[in-house]
Amino acid sequence: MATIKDVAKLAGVALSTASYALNGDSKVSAKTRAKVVEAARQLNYRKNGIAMDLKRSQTNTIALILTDMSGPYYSELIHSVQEVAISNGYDLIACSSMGGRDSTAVKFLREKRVDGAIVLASNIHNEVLIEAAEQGFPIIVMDREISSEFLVSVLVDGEQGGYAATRYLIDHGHKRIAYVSGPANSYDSQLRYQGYLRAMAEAGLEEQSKWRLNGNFIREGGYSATKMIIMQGELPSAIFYGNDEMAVGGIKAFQEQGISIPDQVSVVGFDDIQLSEYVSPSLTTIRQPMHEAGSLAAHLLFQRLNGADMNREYKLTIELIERNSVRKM
Amino acid sequence: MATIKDVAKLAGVALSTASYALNGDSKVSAKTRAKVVEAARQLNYRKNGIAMDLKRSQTNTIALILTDMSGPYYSELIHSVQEVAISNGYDLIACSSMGGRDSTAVKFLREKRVDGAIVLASNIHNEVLIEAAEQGFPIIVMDREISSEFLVSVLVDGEQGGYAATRYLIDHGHKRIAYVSGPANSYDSQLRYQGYLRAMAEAGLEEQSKWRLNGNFIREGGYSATKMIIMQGELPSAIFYGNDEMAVGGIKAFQEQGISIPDQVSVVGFDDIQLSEYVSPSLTTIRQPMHEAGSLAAHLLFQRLNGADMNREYKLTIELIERNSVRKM
DNA sequence: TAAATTTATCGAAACGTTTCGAATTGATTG
DNA sequence: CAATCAATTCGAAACGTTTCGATAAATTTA
Repeated sequence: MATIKDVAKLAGVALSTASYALNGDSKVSAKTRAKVVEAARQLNYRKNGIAMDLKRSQTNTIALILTDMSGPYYSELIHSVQEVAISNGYDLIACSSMGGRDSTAVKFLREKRVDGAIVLASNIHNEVLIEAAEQGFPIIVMDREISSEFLVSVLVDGEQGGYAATRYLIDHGHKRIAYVSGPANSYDSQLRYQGYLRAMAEAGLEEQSKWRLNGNFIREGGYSATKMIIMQGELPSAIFYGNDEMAVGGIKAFQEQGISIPDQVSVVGFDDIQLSEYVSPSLTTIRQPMHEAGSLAAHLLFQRLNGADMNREYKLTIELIERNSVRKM
Repeated sequence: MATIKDVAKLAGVALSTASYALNGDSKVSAKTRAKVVEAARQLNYRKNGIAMDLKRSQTNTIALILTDMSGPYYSELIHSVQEVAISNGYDLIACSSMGGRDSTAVKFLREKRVDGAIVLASNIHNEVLIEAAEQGFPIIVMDREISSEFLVSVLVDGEQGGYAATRYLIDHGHKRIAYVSGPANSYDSQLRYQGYLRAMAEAGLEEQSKWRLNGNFIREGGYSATKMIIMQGELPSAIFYGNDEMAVGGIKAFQEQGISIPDQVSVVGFDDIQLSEYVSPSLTTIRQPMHEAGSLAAHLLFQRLNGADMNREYKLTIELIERNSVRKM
């Protein structure tokens, strides 16, 4: 693998001149530049990016860290982050946080292989983030409230989302509203539940404990929680599922029992996954503004990289997507 | 940002000793090791990964290069690659090839910021790949036939897939079979079409040119192509869509016209995207073995990194997923 | 106790760039 | 033609590690 040294030697110039020439510095004469470029071509020279990063002590790259790089859910997020990164002349890489303390993600954070990062990976501990962030190495955290000098959080207001979903049902005349939650330790699930409670309380309605079930945020969980509800005999008039996956599972359970949605039971989900539009009936749900959130996170990151000062926390509001799974009573 | 130099100074040992200590080399005494570790802790020292990579002249990282990092379609692929990478002690990063010649992807390939790469990004030119690959920098290419000393291709046999889909329709008694293609310049689309032709020819059936339409591999395209077919008056008894997205669009078009699937028209797709299982009727389709393909690609990459010799091309066969969009005639 | 051996530490070179300031060259001026 | 100035080119240091070979210290052996 040819280095710039070889190029310089072949071109008969100094190392430094070769460097200037290849980087298009205006102080090198056209003639030498040509010589150098030609030599580089002959040797199939490629600059070693790592050496360059080391010398420059920056990488011009930011990382987007995700639990699972692939979820369809992230699609929009990735796009918006990438857009902003490119327009700032930076590269974006995605890395997974699977593997705990020695995951690629943690390595990239700790060893400063990028200039900054956006993190949406609940399996990375707070302490890791706090330790990693420092002057000149900003991190934007998207899935939790966390406070530390060099961290900024971008949140979507899950409580408000839960409230909006429940309120929507109430406004449609529903009174007996069940809630199917995510994992008990999920911060998101808790927030949504709190929103649900607030809306219920506000309307003077009571939550029935037999109608609060756990579905673990997965389709299968939604399915079995719904089965439970059905078996209990008395159906609620509406169910708010903590996410769309569970709602999809729930719809399936109802269909299997010949219970019609939304005629007999109304359903609201959360997330607006791609599938929501295609299940039948199509699912009324809460949409997290992933595009906005990604874009905001990226912009904040670059502002931080440029040394700007800013708030420690940004909260985005959600939006309700009205489809056909809720009936007006 | 503290460097190892600072750590060494604080611990009162030589630079090199500090390095050995932090890397757990057995020749440093427990006492000094403790001193060094403590100093590192005090200074919140983090090793600079870039410097390390430069010195070691390897990164222990491979890249997975995708046109669009986010497509749900890649989910399985990413997983399987990651699995293999981890089990080989390597890190995986994903990067996007959007942005042409100065995309992140090309930069990573040219500047050797990783030890090797798997590429599934038709927008990266052959020449870029050929130029980038060299002794010690293997690249596995997943979406095209390409031959060069340091490149290996992993392909799924699209022709066979097209054949299998069409053959399945024929075996179910269909004779008048339409084909809705992807973009004319798409290699994948061509292969599928060739498979279609082969099956038709083999069964002594004739392709009707009015039933060969272009849907550009997008849902909207499938929708309008299908509208065209409907408007032509005579319906085919089955349609083979070059991918599931178009099939989904097609199903919608039929439903809007009150044409029942599969009673009046049978439909087969290609790809087995997540949605296929959830449209109604659920879509019979061809499944590319993405998990297998990713796993194979990754294994090949590591074998190459270890200097093993191997074939230049590997071809995987596809699988037909039988659902409810085809009717037995 | 001196010599030989093992163990622990150290100094310096190297990885491949960028970039500063000095040195050289060529052109321009008085 | 000497002196000034601008345009090029050069040499060397630096980025933060790892690692080789040499040295110093501690231990064992004769």
